Amino acid sequence: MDAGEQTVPVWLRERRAGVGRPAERSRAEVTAAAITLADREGLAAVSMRRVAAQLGTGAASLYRYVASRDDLLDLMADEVAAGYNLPTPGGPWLTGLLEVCRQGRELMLRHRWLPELVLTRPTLGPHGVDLLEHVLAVLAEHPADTAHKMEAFAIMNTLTAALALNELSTTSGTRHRQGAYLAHAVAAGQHRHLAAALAGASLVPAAPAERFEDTLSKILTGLLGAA
Amino acid sequence: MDAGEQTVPVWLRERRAGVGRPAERSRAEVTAAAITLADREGLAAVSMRRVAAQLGTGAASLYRYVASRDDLLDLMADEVAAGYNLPTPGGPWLTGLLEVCRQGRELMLRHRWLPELVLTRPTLGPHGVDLLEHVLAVLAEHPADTAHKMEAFAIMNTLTAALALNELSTTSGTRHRQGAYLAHAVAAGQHRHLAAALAGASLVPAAPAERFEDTLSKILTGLLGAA
DNA sequence: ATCGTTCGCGAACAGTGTTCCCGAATGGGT
DNA sequence: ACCCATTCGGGAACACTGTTCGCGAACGAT
Repeated sequence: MDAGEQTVPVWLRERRAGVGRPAERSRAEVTAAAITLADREGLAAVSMRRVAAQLGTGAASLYRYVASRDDLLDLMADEVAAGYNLPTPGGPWLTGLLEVCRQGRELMLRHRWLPELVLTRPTLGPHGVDLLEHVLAVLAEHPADTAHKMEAFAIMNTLTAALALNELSTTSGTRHRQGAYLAHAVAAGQHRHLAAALAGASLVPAAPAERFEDTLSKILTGLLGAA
Repeated sequence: MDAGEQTVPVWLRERRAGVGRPAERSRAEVTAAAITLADREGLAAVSMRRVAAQLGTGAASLYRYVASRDDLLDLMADEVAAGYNLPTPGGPWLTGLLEVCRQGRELMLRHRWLPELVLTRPTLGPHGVDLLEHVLAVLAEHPADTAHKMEAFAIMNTLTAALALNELSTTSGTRHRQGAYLAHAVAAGQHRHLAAALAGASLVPAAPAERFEDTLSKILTGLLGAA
């Protein structure tokens, strides 16, 4: 009967009543296994078969808990968002927002697969909604209208993810590819300003945490006005 | 002999001299076919087999022009970046940067798969380097140091992609899923501020182009100071 | 005509997400 | 105690995917 229910998000499709054989695992267990796997071997390693193996079951069984792999990814992202430790709002709004960003960055450095998920499928699950509620609370006294506050929330999250991703690529080897071609392009002669810029100081500045907060502080101030 | 050359980016691995059987196609042709396919059916449809079919050849032949699918994606992104029409720098820097953002947004609305690529694999190819050179030229008189200018460039691109992605999801059906759960969460009672916010005006404001430029203008001003 | 080299690409490999369909397990109703 | 609707577990299969191997064909230079 429920043919076109695919439009309903994951979080609204929950367990039915206690009739029939009881499930041996839970959606939370599946999500946790996927997160463990992603932490250890990256997002690409999160295949249905490998998650199932991690749980000691067959791949097809996972579909009792999750409608698709994409569902599972959404669940992973929202589950990590449970890690925010949100203080009761109070004090200047900029301080409150920066604290959210700071914690977001730490979550993303701890789970290196998160930025990609946040950037490409910005979905709001239960914990994401809680986060949004908190941000709106922090901005309660702020004169901006709703649309601007929502936009600030989205930009905050996106930028936190993008900066974290950038920071992570600096650590791993991904970045060297870019540097190699950049050097080549500069050596080729064109690109006057680029050559001048690269002649200066190092491109990887120290104290990424401070730089991160400084950057986001400036951007949020630009978006919402001075505190 | 060249065992570990995989670290070299795509753009440095070019065609050798004219010895042996000449190639029937070119790297540019392969890239163009992939772009056509992505424009018509999305990024997921860009598989080696389908790109090859589009060209009327076998899948394995593509590896004569491209080392991997990821290479092909990098080529696609940089090829589209050739579409920037960069005016000779002059006038206020903010105007110059906003013009770059405006063109970026249009490219991304024309190629709906671009934002995802820009966000998840921010690689600089030849045209990307040209763009960076242009931005540095626009900022030539600006007092900020190199690191800050580079960061501004990265943030500009990321944000353009993120806002474009958001704009695209508003059009397609992806967004309704989120709305559905948001409504559910609000109806559940908690989330005081969220309920108040959603009681206000519509969430999808009109005139996205103006809003886009306004937002980026504020952010760039916050980052680099008032013009 | 021969040789070194490159190209095209069918076939195969190891993996993927997902669906089908089965037998097994369960708990409520009688 | 039995039955039976209902759910769960999961092997097998399908339609794909990216990538490698190796062979025959095509060329430029000698």
